[in-house]
Amino acid sequence: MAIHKKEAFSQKEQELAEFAKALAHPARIAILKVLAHKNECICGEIVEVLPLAQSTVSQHLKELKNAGLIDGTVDGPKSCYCINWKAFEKFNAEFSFLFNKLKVQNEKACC
Amino acid sequence: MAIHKKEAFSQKEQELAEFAKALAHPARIAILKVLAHKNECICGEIVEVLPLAQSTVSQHLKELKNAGLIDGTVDGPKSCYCINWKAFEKFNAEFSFLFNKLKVQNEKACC
DNA sequence: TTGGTTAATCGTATATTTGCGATATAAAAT
DNA sequence: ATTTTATATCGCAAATATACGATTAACCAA
Repeated sequence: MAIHKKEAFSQKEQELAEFAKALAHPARIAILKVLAHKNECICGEIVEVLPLAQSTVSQHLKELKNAGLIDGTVDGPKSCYCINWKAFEKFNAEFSFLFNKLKVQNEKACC
Repeated sequence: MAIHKKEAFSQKEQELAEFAKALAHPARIAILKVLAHKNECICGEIVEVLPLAQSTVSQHLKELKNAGLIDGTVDGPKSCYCINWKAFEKFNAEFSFLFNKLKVQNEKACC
């Protein structure tokens, strides 16, 4: 008996969950906030702003990148990150499709 | 040195992260999908649909309820759940505020 | 009251996440 | 060439999350 059975769910369900998981930590929300506000891409400035060690921030950045929420390019000895708005749009669309549309017809809840 | 330092982040950041965490599992996405589709509230029907044991589903329901995403009422020996649309609206609004608005001014990314 | 049904909770095993220091890597500056 | 700067990665410890079976609780039906 397997312990984690995420595979048992649909592709879409897993995708949405993955997306949500990437957002499921205040540090990553904070990173995205910084990236969204700074018009130019940020690198180690993030480390200065966050109350975390450099290695920890690097790890969070990696997770965000793996989830596709941000892009990163190496710029000399520095790394430059920015938000992948397309990914956010996709997430938003799927999310809306799942819930917002249904909301209209179901407004009168039962409980 | 504390290991989890979520407290070091802002209230809003923590709230958004909590919200996202509640969605960060395909089983919970699936549960919400079921609740959104069934106009009347569901109880153990969810268990039949999901590939998980009853106790596990119950645990996921509890997490969703704790996060405020669903409401639940006891109806005799059964439990009735439904989506808390207001909570979703709030999440959507905060999420949009953080990212979507900023997107407009930042469309031309750098990386 | 007894028995059956439904769902929550407890206990437990395992997996994953979080965080940090230390180290490695790679380019820039001296 | 050596040193400094900026980041990524490794290895580890601690905290959380996931999943299940067993048990409990609460209600309904005979």
